[in-house]
Parts: sequence; C-alpha cells; structure tokens
Amino acid sequence: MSEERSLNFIEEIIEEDIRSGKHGGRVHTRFPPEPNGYLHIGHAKSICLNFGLAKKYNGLTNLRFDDTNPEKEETEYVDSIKEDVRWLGFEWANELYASDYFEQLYEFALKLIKKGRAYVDDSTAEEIASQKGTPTEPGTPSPYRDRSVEENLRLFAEMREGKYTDGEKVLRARIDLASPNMHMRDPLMYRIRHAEHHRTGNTWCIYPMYDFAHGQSDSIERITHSVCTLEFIPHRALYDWFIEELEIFPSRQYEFARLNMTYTLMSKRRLLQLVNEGFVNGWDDPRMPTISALRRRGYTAASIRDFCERIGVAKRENVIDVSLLEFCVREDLNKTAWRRMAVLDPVKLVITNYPEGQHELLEGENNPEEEGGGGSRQIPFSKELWIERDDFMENPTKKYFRLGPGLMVRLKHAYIIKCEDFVKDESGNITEIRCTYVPESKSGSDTSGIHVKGTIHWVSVPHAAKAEVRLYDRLFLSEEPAAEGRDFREHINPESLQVLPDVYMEADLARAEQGRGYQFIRKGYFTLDKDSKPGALVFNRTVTLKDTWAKAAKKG
RNA sequence: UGCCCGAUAGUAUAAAGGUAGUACAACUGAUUUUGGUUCAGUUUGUCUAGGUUCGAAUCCUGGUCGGGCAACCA
Repeated sequence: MSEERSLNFIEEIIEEDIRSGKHGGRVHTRFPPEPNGYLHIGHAKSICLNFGLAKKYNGLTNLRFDDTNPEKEETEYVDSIKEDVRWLGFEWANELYASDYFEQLYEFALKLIKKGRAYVDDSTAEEIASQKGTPTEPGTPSPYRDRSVEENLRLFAEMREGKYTDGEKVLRARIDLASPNMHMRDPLMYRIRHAEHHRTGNTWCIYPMYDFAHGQSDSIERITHSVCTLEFIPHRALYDWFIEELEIFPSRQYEFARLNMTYTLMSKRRLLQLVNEGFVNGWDDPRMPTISALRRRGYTAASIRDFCERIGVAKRENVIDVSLLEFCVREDLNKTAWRRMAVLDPVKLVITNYPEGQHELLEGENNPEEEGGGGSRQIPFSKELWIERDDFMENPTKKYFRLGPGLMVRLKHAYIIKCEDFVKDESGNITEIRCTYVPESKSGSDTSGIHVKGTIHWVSVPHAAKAEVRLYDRLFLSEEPAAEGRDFREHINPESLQVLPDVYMEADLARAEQGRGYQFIRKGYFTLDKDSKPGALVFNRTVTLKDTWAKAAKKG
C-alpha cells in the first residue's frame, strides 16, 4: 500500500492493530490541548501526528480541550486553538471538552469509592506529599485511608455540595503506597476549587485531576490510540488502572518525543513569561514560536506541515535545527511567492544619459519558478532610482559583482548601467551614484552583446511606494536558551527586531494582500502585517534568502 | 540509591539478522538577468565490553552516558 516503506513506531503499532482486527480496524485519535495558552510549533507536531494518523488510516480525530483546571483556562485560548488547528489545514470530527464529562467523571469516582478503590482524605497538601515517601522509600498510609465506603460517599457528596473550603479535602485513589511508580501511590483524583470555570461557571467546586480525566475522556470518546509526549510515560500505569477498575473502553496511550528547536523556547509557561514581561508584543509577535506568530510572520501552513513530516516521530529526545524550518518555508514560498523589488537601505542613483522627465514601463514576471512566469506586472522606470546602499562599493574587492567606480551591472528587468561617478557628503557618506545606461541592453531585447556578472534590484524614485518593514531575527542568541541552570531572559537577542520605517518599493505593493507571500528580490520573503493600513504599509520579513555571498564575505 | 525511557554523521530520521541510506547543515563545482532557484559532487556515523550467529545498528548480558518520575498543573 504505502510506497514510502518506512513507518514511524506509532504507525507500526497502528498497522499491527489493524492487521489483528483490534477495534475492528478503527482508528480514532484526539488532539487534547489545555486552553491555557497559545499553540506553538511543538503542538503543530502533535496536531500533524494525530490528524495525520487518522487521515492515513481512514479514521477520525477529536479536538478535545483538557479543561479541568478552572484557574488557568480561558475562552480566548479556546478560540485561538481552534483557529490555529483549522489554519494548519485540519478538520476535527468533534469539538469536545473534558468539562463535558464532569458529571460522568463524578459517577466514575462514585464507582471507585463503592469498590473501596477511592477515599476522601483530610490531609493537607504537605502531609500528602510526605505520605508519598521517596523513590527509594515506600509511602505511608494517610490516617483517613481506611474510611468506610459510606463515610467516603457522604464526604465526597459534601465536597461536591460545597461544604468544604479549597484544599480541605481531596479524593484519592487507593492503590499501592509502595509502588516503585510514584504515580501509583494513592494519587489525587479530585480537589476542591471554588473557582469559576470558563464553561461550567459555578456549577462545580470539585474538579478532577488530569489523571482522572484524560484517560476517561479518551475512553468515553472511544479513542483507540491516545498519543502524548514522553513525560506521560509514568502516568500510563495509572491510565490503564483507572480504565480497568472502571471497566470502560480500553483506550491505549502511546508516547513520542516532543519537539525542541534551536534558538527558541517550547514551554507555554516561559512563552507566557515572554508575553507578560514584555520581551515580545503578545502571543503572535512574529518572533514567537507560536502558530499564530508564524502565520503573522508569513510562514505557510503547508511549510509547517512539511516541516512536521520531515522531523519524524520517535522516542528519542531531540533538538531540531531551526534551519530546517527555514528551509521548509523557503522551499514553499519559492514556488508561490510573487517577486517584487524593494530597496531596504536606499541610496540614490541617477542615470545621466536618460532623458529628464521620461519614464517607461518594463515588464517583470511574478514568479520565474512557475510555468510562463506566473503572469507579470509592469514596473515603472525613470532617470532617478533607489538602489541598495550595499550594492555599491567605493573600493570594490575582487569578487564583488555589483557597482563601483567604472563597473557595470544589470538593473533587474531593465538596462545595463555603468558607474561613472559618485557624490559624498562632508562626513563621507555616499549620497548619489551617477551612471550611464546602455539603451540597447533593455531586458528581453538586449542587442548590446555586453555580459555583466551582477544584477541588482531598484525602484524608480518618483513612482516608489513607501512602507515600514520589520526585519526579524532569532529571539535568542543561544541555541538552547532554556538549558539547565540558565535564565533564558539573559540570552535574548537585542537585535531580534529591526524596524525600517522608510523602505521604497514597487508601487504595485500598495495592493498587497494579507496572507500572501512576496519575495523582495535578493532580500527575502515578506508578507503584509496585520498592522498595515492603506497608505501606511507594514511588511514582515518571513525569512531571508539563502545568502552564500554574505557567508563568504563574512569569512573574508 | 528505586523505577521508567532512550542512545545511528553537526542535527534529525531510516535500515524488521544480510551493501549503513535519506533530509537539513557544511564544503566544491556547473547553470543563472535574484550571490536566489536548479543540477552534480564531497566530508562526517551505529555509546562501550562481551556473547549468540556463516553474518549484528538490529537478538542476549554487563557497563557508560543522556532524559524522566516524589504539583491539590497538564
């Protein structure tokens, strides 16, 4: 069937399950975010995995919000999560919430109490912690561990009724205080929280813990393959224990290694810190690794899906080189982005032998990668142009292919020019470059016979549109800003955002559409920012072009 | 010190006892009206010690190294 013979370990498990007829060959996964923050590229890996698995094996995927902690969860996050999953190109079978199951979960708890498998504990958090023992020493029983079923039933009902304050009592599973797996030492099932929940409001004052909600939710939804990250491995024994004791649908949990990426952070807690402490301007600041930030920056959904495909799925801890993500977006944008010219750091160039007041329209294809150039646009040309300041060198080095005194270069889509002279101000800055052009070298009908090594981009001075351009670089200077013993705040790149307020570009760009990628020739991929307004254009740089010249120049 | 997971080029990921391959990165060169793209090529790898086997990255045993686990978070 599958041509690409190599499967990841989860696909192998699923194919084996299908072969053996488990669940009648049915595959049903879920993506279970907690709505307490925005989704990041690490979640994209999980989304692509869960939805991708279901798609590949003709199954379904639920979107389930794991909302069992009313103090951290908000509707704003629910909305952003839905938007991000959709944008990535996935369709969920059902939109569900763990809070939908609160009543059912309560019934499950009752069942365990009646079986003598759960008890109400009056111990404080500190007492319970010390009762757990240590990895090498067994725990000790709580003095309340052997309450009667009747008493437990009454107390638990009273907990629900609101008779107790936060922390006064908890419901615990009665398992094994000597288990080498700490999670099996009578874990908490319910705690009291007199807090308003984003969906259930004040209906409840007791809330189930993750371990007493997640597996049961999977089971209620008849999830066949519950895929999560490595840190939940020790929870699996508990996951299975509850399912067995409750005698409910046997969902199974499988764990893979979460995504880590160089030069960024991947923990919601730290990302929240970046937002709250003002290191970035919100969750969708284009320097963030969140899906919303990547989208705003100009990353395409296709490129993120491709990235998730390429990084693979395994159990080994990994740190992916961010250059792979950049490669993926360049590869996608190279095929789809319209080429335009924009001069980021302008210096004036005057063509002395071009008639004053004359201008003409030249043609430039939208995308040379597309068949037939993907259509074209007209580019106004005139006597005065803006060119890039670093496309001129007063004393050019031997391998410099651009402009310098006496040197010739091609103006993209236009003519070959020769630098005759240049003007400097008192402080030695070049203020104007004076050239002559070769009339018979016009792009497309060049009869000059002249061959030049370099081609530069330009914008006609009287026709230029002006825009603000935001250049983004990695947020951190260190490959692993959150590595052990580090305060990531000390590794922030002070130059991660560079704002260019006055960039000249082709007037055509005034009609740029949001969500579309543009390649500013020789400069990189850009996209219109949401801050942009007619007459006050704002572009974000998605990623630079690969620049082997800059690399070579840096080396000397 | 208990339990659990893992270990293949710089980074990831394949090879289900039979030629260690692929991608990114790096480096050469060719092409190019983007120092982009494309194309061709190069460099670099099975943690370790034993064992089983005609044959081990793969199976077994010991070790080493890395990570996780003792929240009324998920």
